[in-house]
Amino acid sequence: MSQLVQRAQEQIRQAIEAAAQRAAQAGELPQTPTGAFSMEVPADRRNGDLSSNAAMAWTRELRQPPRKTAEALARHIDLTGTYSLRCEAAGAGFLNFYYGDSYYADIVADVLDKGDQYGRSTIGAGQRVLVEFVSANPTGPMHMGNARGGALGDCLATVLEAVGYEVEREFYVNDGGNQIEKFGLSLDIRYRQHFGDVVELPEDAYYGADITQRAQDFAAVYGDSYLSCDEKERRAALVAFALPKNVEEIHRNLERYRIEYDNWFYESSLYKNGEVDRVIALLKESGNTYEQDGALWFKATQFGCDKDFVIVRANGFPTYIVPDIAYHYNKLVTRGFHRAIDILGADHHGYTLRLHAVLNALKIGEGRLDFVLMQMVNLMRGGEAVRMSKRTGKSLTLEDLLDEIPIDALRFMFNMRDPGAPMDFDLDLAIEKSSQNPVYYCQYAHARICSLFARLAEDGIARRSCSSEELALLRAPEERELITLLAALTGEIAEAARCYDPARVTRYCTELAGQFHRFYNVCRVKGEAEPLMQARLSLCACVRDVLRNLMQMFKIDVPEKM
RNA sequence: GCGCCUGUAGCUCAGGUGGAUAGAGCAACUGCCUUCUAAGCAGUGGGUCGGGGGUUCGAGUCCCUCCAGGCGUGCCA
Repeated sequence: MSQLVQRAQEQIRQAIEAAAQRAAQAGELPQTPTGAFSMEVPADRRNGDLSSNAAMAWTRELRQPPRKTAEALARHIDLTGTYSLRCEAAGAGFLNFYYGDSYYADIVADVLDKGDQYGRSTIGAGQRVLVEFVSANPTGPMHMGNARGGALGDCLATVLEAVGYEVEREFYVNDGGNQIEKFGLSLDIRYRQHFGDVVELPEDAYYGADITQRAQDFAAVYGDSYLSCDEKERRAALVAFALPKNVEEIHRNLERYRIEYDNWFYESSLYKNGEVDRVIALLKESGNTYEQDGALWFKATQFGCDKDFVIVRANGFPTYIVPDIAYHYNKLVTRGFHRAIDILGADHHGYTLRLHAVLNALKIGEGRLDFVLMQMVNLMRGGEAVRMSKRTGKSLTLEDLLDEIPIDALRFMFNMRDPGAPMDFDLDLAIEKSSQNPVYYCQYAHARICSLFARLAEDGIARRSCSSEELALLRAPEERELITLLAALTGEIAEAARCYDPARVTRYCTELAGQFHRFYNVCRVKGEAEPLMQARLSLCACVRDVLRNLMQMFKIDVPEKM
């Protein structure tokens, strides 16, 4: 929470502790309680602006009914020097506090004063964090899972930046291992078929039209000159030709999606710089491996896994997890990030256990590697699940989605649910330009405020800074609710960062927009007496700035007119 | 079999570290524009919080158990 909000709560907490001491001295409590208690903003505003459960938390310690304790505390409390004017015992034993006008006035002044820095904090200062996300397989086009992962990873990185972490965004290009072999093989077959060779794709090869296209493009450039080559050489040439094109396409699509990476990290670099061999050596040295059936096994059962697993196959090639171990070694040791965060599909959860086990065995990255597992996306159209593209009949790609749905809607709506929850994505809703669409709902609130300012400017009226006394005129329930919501922003962003859930921020936007619409409907600005009009203009400016900042953070357009 | 995730209104979902009468939006119905954008607001109806136990001043939230759905459990990635 913001320093102001925190200070306000701290003052009252101390007043409660002092009251407990006095009540004990006066014999109204059996002893001075020492247990922990909490302060919270009640859901129902009739229960005050701030509430404490102290009396209830002390029930056991004091061995008396909480209501009795609360009444004693309320009698002895001294609120001098706090924002609260009044305290009462309520319900089962709550202590409810009611703020004076100055609290609300100070919040508004604080928001305006901090400007686009409002809501940010320094929790993560000095900590370098690497967020790796999407990392789509470069053997083909991106799919739906990459769409959610992209919006999630990019916005999570932004949220972490907002609480002070030094963040880098990274895309890991899997340009090594078995899948590249398969990629080369598939291209090779298509290339040969192009020139009339009667060869069939094996069962587990890539069948996509994109592969055929790449093979034909290759043929257009090099003709049949590679037919006579050694198979290995031909496949290497095909991969060298097609892979950069795929990566470029991925790059281009993500750019359209407004995602900018700091690094494109290639798996192949880990073989070149020796880190793959290095982690195998380290694992052997650690004494946690053994040989069996010609393969090298890792003693995973000693690190909490169900069974041991192979890290180097009998054919001498490492399994997929080895470059990944080297990659995380590179993140946490070589590059020295304090923390690494990987965004993965939930189907990788078994993998996360195995990777953690290995890193623990190597004694690196303990507690420094976190996974965000996201559940599946179900695309819905007309109330029914869609998996295929309407246009091509093939499975839906990220590019199809970018063609059909506004980027604003994609980025916003993929960040409306907790990553761990499966999600229905309503395509009809995403393209709808109406109040039902949460993106428009938020943008509309912003546009309304901008328009209000524009209208007043026509009459020669501009916002000026207000005195505390003027801001204290904001006393309508709708104004108070709005200010309370503004006061909660810093805490909300911090919470989003703590639990890796940017959806908290988009939901906050929706809530703020809704609260503004309610305010706007009840409280007029234009035509009110000058001091009140100015105070309300200040409040409107707060809401406008906060909405704009949050949407811009998530790279969503914030139009001034709609 | 074992592990992880999910189960809250007809639908899509909120409900930090346990707190007061479980909340929004959509859909349905009823109102509100001669004054700042009606892409908005207000109101009405709608619930065995998957079931059952337990912990305590107090459980949608924590523990146990069962049910239903998704995913994982390769010398695939």
